[in-house]
Amino acid sequence: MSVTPSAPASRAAAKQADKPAKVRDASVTKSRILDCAIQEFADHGYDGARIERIVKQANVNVSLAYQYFGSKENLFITVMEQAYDLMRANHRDFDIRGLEPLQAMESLVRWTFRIFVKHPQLIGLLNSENLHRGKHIAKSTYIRNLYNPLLDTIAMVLKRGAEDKVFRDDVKAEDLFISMNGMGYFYLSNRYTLSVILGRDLMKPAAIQHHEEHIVQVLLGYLRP
Amino acid sequence: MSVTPSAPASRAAAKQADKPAKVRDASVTKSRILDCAIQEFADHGYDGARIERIVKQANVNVSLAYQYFGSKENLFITVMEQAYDLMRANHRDFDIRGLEPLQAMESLVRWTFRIFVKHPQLIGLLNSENLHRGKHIAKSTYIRNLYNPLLDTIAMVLKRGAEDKVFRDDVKAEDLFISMNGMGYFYLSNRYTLSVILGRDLMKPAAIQHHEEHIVQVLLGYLRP
Amino acid sequence: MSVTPSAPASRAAAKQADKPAKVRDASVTKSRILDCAIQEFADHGYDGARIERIVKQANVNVSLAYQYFGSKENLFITVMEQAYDLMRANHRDFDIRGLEPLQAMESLVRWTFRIFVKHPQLIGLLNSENLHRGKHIAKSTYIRNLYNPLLDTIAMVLKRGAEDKVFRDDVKAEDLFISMNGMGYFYLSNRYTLSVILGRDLMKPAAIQHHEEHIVQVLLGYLRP
Amino acid sequence: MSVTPSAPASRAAAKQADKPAKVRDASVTKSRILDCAIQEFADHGYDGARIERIVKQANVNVSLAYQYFGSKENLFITVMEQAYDLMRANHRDFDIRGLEPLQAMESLVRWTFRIFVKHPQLIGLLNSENLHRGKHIAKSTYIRNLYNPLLDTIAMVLKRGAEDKVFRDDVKAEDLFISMNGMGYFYLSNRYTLSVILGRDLMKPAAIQHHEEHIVQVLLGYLRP
DNA sequence: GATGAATGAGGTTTCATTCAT
DNA sequence: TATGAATGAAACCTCATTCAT
Repeated sequence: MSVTPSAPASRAAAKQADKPAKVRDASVTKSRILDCAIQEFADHGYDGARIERIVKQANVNVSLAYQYFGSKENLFITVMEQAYDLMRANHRDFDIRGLEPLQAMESLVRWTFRIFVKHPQLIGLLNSENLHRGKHIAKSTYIRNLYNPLLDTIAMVLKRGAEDKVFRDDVKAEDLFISMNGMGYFYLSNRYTLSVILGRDLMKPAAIQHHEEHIVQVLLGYLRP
Repeated sequence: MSVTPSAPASRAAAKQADKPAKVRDASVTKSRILDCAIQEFADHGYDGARIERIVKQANVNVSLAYQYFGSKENLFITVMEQAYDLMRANHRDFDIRGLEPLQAMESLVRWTFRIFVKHPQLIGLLNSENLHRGKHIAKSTYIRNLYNPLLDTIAMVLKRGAEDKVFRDDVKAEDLFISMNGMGYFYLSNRYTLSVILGRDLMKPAAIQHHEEHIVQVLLGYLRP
Repeated sequence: MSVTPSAPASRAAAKQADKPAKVRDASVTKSRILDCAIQEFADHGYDGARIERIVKQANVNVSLAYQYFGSKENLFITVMEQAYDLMRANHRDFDIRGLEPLQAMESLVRWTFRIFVKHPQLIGLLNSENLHRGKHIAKSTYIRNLYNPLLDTIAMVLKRGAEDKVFRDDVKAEDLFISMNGMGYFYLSNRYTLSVILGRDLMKPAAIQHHEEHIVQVLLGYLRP
Repeated sequence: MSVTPSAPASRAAAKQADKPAKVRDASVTKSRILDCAIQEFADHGYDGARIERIVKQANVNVSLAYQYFGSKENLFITVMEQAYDLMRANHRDFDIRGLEPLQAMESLVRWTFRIFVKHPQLIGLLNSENLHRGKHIAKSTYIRNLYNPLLDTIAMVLKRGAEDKVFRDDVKAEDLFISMNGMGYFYLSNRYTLSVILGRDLMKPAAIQHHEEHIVQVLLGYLRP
């Protein structure tokens, strides 16, 4: 009798042919719940999200989610912390060493937009949280104390560019930070209401690509001395 | 003894001196409900909104709201129609006749931002609707068929500016429309999460004013030939 | 086809032959819920009581109970207020005018015991509330401000008896109040655990009657000068 | 470097200086759980008690409590058995040899009251069990077959007192047993609801002492021939 | 002997909605 | 036109209990 690796003969596996044997590992299960929660909260917002759906997706039961996270609100706060971590990590990954100010800024603009394109959940989560006036993140000391690396990067590139006379020298990093994020965020977050007005699908790859070019042109145009 | 119609001597009226005697006028009552609904949906989003709160605010009975609007969803759709009407009306009010392209565009940019500042409910409503992937406005033929005057105005100003050589000639009205709205919208809609990151209050009049100038600079900078 | 008078042919009645046509009267319904709640809380204590059972008994649904009482705790508080009202009303009904001190006191003792016998719910309610350290009644300003008529009656009888030299003159009304209530209350409240120890049923009418005589003897014996 | 036996240097012990190194001894652990269970059930009653709290207090795992006691109900039954044991043991400790009937009875009355004062958990446990109509102790053959020493002691003292003509001779031991227990029990068990009525704290040492004297007077007064 | 992970049944509460007048 | 009474489905959350090691 031989056992092929692709056909697990264990009894546990036999019981539920489609599902892999469930591992009893708290941290794995916990993060599985968290992942599903991110999706659910991003898709439906805080009020529209359903614990039931989250745990069904995560293949566990409701009680377990409560054992791990305590309450819906607490789960959401944890989700937001993950979201902020994700943004920060992405921003920190961006490396401008060895790039000319102009090149660096262009990359930065594209990069910032692409984070939102790549992680559309961020849009939904931030959207919902702003609807709630930021009351959930206000409860997270973790988020409140988070340092934002993007702002510094922008400031640094701005300074170099001004020194090299390729940028105007009266631009504030915070203003640029808001514009940079805003132009991409709005396009993605309001795509549904915009679609109705503009009568076309904004999520087609070509359309997204086009908007990225547009953002680059607007912001670099603004920076010209 | 006679009772004049304009001077109600009833005890009911005497009970609440501050409130005007409730008029039994269907259209008045209906629009009172609608006004309160706008506020509630803007404040809490579709899922967070409560019929109970709306009617209490409007000083009517729950059943009456249902009689007039049929369902929560239908009430929300009507609210969104009002919101779109409001935006359209504001955009149409904008008059560029007699203005130079540069002046016209600057006014347009400021005007667009100020609409959102003046009617903050628009932010909440659009926010919520986008969280729902636009599924409610999709059910309104009224909104779907709405013609947007702003786009045309932008196109017209762009054309004149290009002819006068004060604008570059490769700018698309739709792109500018998105940027114009996005830079203001994002600032306002994400003010709560931004406040946490930036550590300051974005709604102070000076801050709002500053951002308006910033938007103007960015967009006019971009349009320079 | 004939219709017998005992078989109501109305459609409403026909739908539910066993139940009388439900009257839509808020105060009636509310007090029906309250009555059932008294029974449920008395039978099972606060923690053991089930809203579900209360409303099923009252022939309404859960939501209505919440509409009227807000929460389980609030319903319980209302129940306790009713209980205190009941005790007070009973005590006030007791009339000693025209009775000799000895006679008056005997009647008072019997009367006090009989209130508990007649309203066994009082035992369960007080039992549960004391298990909770009185935390629910502490939330009722109504109960906190309640004046207790029994104490005064006792004091009055004691005074007259002492003047007539049929009672000792060093008895404090509060002490007697506690003894009077305690001897009856304990017998009834602890009947189940006592039954196990004594091996007999304490609730047989003869047993109850016997205990009443016993209480009378003990307390009047104590009062003898 | 030497290690003295009284100063455990292990890391586990160092971690929690206040707690003794946990001994892996079944009977010790079991009785630790039981002790915590007594407190929890006494404090919150059967329905209000939480397994979670018990095991946390006992510093063990939920599963262990189930391994030892099988179910919440069974644990409670064991708790009640302990309670009855405690009462019995206390009553048996009472020694009347060499005391005059009057002295003996006075001591007995005080002793009975003091047991409840000293072990307030008894109140909570009996309270809860009576709320449940004694259904848990009914399941314990141990408790059902328990012989009660107090009753015999009372009977004996009564007999001697009647022979010596210091007590009336028509007093039944069972009646006195109930009164004796009831007067003390009620004072303690209903202290919270009584506090509201009487507006004072019944648990102050002086108040308790006063009530003890009162009980003695009432019961000895009753026994006078 | 002891533990951490996981479950299921059921509890309280909320809320959009309809009924009856 | 307007109201108060009543409902049902479903939401969040709890808790005794069992599984697997």
